[in-house]
Amino acid sequence: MRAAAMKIGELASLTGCPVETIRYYEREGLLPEPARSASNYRLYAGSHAERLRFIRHCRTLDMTLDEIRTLLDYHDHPRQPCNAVNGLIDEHLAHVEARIEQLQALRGALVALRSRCSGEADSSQCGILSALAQPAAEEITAHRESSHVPGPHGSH
Amino acid sequence: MRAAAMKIGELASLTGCPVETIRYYEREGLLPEPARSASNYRLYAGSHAERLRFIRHCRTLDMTLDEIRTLLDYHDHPRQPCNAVNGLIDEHLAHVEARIEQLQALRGALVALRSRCSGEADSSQCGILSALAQPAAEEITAHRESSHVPGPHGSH
DNA sequence: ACACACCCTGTAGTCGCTACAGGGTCAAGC
DNA sequence: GCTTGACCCTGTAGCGACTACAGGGTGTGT
Repeated sequence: MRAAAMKIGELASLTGCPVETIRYYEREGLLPEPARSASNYRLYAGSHAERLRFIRHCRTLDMTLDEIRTLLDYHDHPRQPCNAVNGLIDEHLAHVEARIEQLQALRGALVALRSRCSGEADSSQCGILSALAQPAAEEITAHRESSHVPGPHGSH
Repeated sequence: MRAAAMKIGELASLTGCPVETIRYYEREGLLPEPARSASNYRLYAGSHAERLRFIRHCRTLDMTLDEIRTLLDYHDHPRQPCNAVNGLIDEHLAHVEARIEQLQALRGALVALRSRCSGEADSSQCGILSALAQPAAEEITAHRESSHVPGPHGSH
């Protein structure tokens, strides 16, 4: 008796990954094309669930699909020593740490900005608005090239 | 004698904002349409430079264009007390702080992951790859709805 | 017989730019 | 006067990682 095949909705609720995202990963070549039923429904096996969990785990770590593709490649072809896996993680870790530092600088700037207005006056007097009209400080302007981790507007 | 009008390239080098981004802000309604020369070139006055600096400053603070639009609206129509300006900043600050916390949890997870592999073995033995095949820990999985600040892959 | 949940493909929208393609304008140098 | 090159114009498509349809087929329960 083989492992039970499941339809895409079952895989979705099993992994917490939306149906449309699963199809997207397939288009992107991260998930192999599954078998099809007579009525053309996708039929997944346990190995698909495993692979999808791998992908979603990497995504919660904010890796790009390209980084994940590389990891999956190591997973699929266990050849050379996995130094490159370490390297990828290290690089990603560096990106995350850089982004944390940027955001902390940003936070400082926002706190300073916030302190400029008590909220009582008319907005023509507002210290926040007038401060924003000045060019930004260097400390914050500079950081635009070091990181690749998304800012606060990524995931509602 | 009126303020000297400048072409888009001058405004760009004055503010450090790429030409195409300036045109984009105009399309988005953040910058008003400037006057045009006989040969249809955009001609900007000092007020445009000020407004563009305002926008760019807000962008270095990772505000969305929508948030900036709201601030510009307060700037343009100084009516009621500016509590809403404070509210917007506070909310944005909360987003940034939430994102910092997420990234710190993420960093912890990556450090833990990194420690699982010495890099000597074949990648079939790699502790990193096998750890990634497990579902992600809750602590990290949970955070997908609290913040809207981009992660590490935003700005190369 | 019908409702309703699920599945399919394909396309367009999100955000904040960035990068063309395909043209026009203008000043300097030969 | 003619060419070179830097600048300007409009319009459209691409990025990443989804998300959200539109417009259809399938499968189950009553």
